[in-house]
Amino acid sequence: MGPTIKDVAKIAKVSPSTVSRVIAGSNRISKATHQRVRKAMEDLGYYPNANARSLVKNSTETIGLVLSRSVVAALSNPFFPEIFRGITSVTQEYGYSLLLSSSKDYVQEEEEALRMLKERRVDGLLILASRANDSLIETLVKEKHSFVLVGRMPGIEELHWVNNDNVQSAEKAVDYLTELGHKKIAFLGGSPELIVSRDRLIGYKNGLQKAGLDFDFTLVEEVDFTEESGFKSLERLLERHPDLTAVFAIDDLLALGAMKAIKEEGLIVPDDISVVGFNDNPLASYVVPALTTIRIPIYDMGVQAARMLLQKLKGEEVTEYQIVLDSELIIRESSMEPCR
Amino acid sequence: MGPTIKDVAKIAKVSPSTVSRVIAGSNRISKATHQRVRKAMEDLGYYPNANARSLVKNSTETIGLVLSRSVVAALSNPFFPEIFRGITSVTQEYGYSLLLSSSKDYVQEEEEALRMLKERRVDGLLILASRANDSLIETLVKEKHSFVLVGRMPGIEELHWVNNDNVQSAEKAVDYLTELGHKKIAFLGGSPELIVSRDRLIGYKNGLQKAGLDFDFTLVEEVDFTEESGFKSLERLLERHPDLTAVFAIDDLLALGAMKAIKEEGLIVPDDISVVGFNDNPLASYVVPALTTIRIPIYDMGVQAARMLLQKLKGEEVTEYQIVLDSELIIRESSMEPCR
DNA sequence: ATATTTAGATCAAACGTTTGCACAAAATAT
DNA sequence: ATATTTTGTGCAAACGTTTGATCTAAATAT
Repeated sequence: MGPTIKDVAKIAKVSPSTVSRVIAGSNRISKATHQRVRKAMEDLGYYPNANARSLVKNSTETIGLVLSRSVVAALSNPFFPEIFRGITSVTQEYGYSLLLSSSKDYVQEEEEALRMLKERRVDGLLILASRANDSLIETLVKEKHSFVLVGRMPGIEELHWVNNDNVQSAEKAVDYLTELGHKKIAFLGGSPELIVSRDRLIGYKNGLQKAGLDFDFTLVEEVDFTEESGFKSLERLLERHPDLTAVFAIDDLLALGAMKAIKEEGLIVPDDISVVGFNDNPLASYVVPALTTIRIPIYDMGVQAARMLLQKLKGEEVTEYQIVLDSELIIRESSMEPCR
Repeated sequence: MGPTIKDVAKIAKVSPSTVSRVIAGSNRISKATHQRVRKAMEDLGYYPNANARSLVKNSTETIGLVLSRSVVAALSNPFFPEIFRGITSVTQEYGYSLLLSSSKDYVQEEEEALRMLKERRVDGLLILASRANDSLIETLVKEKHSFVLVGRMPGIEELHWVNNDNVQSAEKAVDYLTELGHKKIAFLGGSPELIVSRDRLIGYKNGLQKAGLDFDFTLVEEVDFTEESGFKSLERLLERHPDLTAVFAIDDLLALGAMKAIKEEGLIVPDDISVVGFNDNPLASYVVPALTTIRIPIYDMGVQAARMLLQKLKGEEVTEYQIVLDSELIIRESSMEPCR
């Protein structure tokens, strides 16, 4: 194997402790020995063994990120690469490593998280809180582990998280539609187990209320995040509500499916029906007509979440421990004032 | 901190060695003690400390994946999530962890890789060999580290890698165009430093030769992988070759840019000019006209690469150590026989 | 001159495992 | 009955660090 601290010590004619202190940057080392040791390390191509260090320091300088398979699938585009870029940019800045694991389902997600903490001994966890996985969070809180959520977890105070403003931005989207004059706006959402889904529904309701419109549950469809689902749910909606003039979908793929269904029905987007999506999938700007949607600062969310966690771990003062980042309404071609 | 092996030993009234052997599944342990120990572990909620174990076993059961920032950007869509899914599915199967790091540039990439191996002591490395980063590979070979490439590295034999059939599939695309009757086919490629770029150019040339067409370097543009580049390079090409009837681009974004330029020139895809892309970006099927392209089995590449590495690490027999996976030509609407 | 402080280094224990060797008891062979 | 093998367990060293306690020599104070 590679050279150890003892080898360095021997070459530099000091004790291993001294080498260790040189590495740690202790100030009780004379300039002369400092240089001798550095030189020896250099000559030998010495790298300290992180495992040995972790063992005694009880800290691995590593954070864990557990992803459930479904999250990866759901987030793959464009979330995952972006949030990953954000996270790694700050782990790198702090000299930390990132340990990843992906799990099949929610019980396995919890197992993996605990194994990371207790077996691999990561110092903290970053959690993509897509769903209200109370069990995992409760365990983590009870055992006083350090972690921060990307997303939020209703019901538990005092959690560290960074989230986008789902409620407000959904509201913003609906405001935009009502201000254009739309009165009959459908909502294409996901399972209410998903927090984003819930929050965006709340924003939708707020927007309606603000415009003096009544909430009509027959205008709401709850499906999964596929184009297929969007297509079918819009077929159903048009049957129930032929006089629909706008659709707000909580994901762009859903919106795309909806647009397809609208076209197939012989109607025109945006002339007959306006469509607004969410997440600003790269597809949104390419599709014809280009999709009006909401862009989430996903890279920033990764950065802020990682930074918060590392500040906590380093004992630095965590200035804010619940951050919500603004999203942006991107107006493109799929929406206009109602013509009928 | 959590319970250690000694705590378990005390409860089960055995020595730590015995507990260790129970965990390791040694067959020299009586059924009775085995159960007593298991019970004690259960009761205490014991997790073995991976750091301590790694220290003595000199193996972390972890593999590293280093990504340069530019690779993440280039691969973000749809490569990164897909390959990640592939890799994690097998690391999980083998009970290994995945350590990630992303680096700014190619020199940092090398540093990070070596730090992972020597400091964090990962057992092996997975490398996305987008570019001929000889220096890193040479070091790894010289120091006899275990690693496998996703992609290939020309010039060095005996490397372990899994790659898609860039040459053959590019050839396939060109065959398809020549069989339709195209005689003047432009090539939109990237920097020849990128191996994929080189290989696809070779395939292009092969295809031309097979059809009895001469290679004309004025039909070749070498640019970066952005839509903008595709747009501009096609403007240049159309000026040089107004009689162009087909374009083969080594990335879909390039192809999309090309299509835009063609439209802007008042020409129609595919009637006037056929366009074929590469990589099957999700955009390809949404754009109008839908883009003919080549789909790479990227998930499988992740699986195979990870499996190869883990087999190697586990001392299992590695059946194949250089795998090339077939790609598929997806014919959509952007290509047809030439009309002019 | 001696007593005290300070600087710079070493010693040895500790972190939580694994594992070769030794050993006792039980099982089997002679 | 004793000699040999087998089975199950424990002892203690090792893995490569860090760090509190300790020591020595030099510097400073009395």
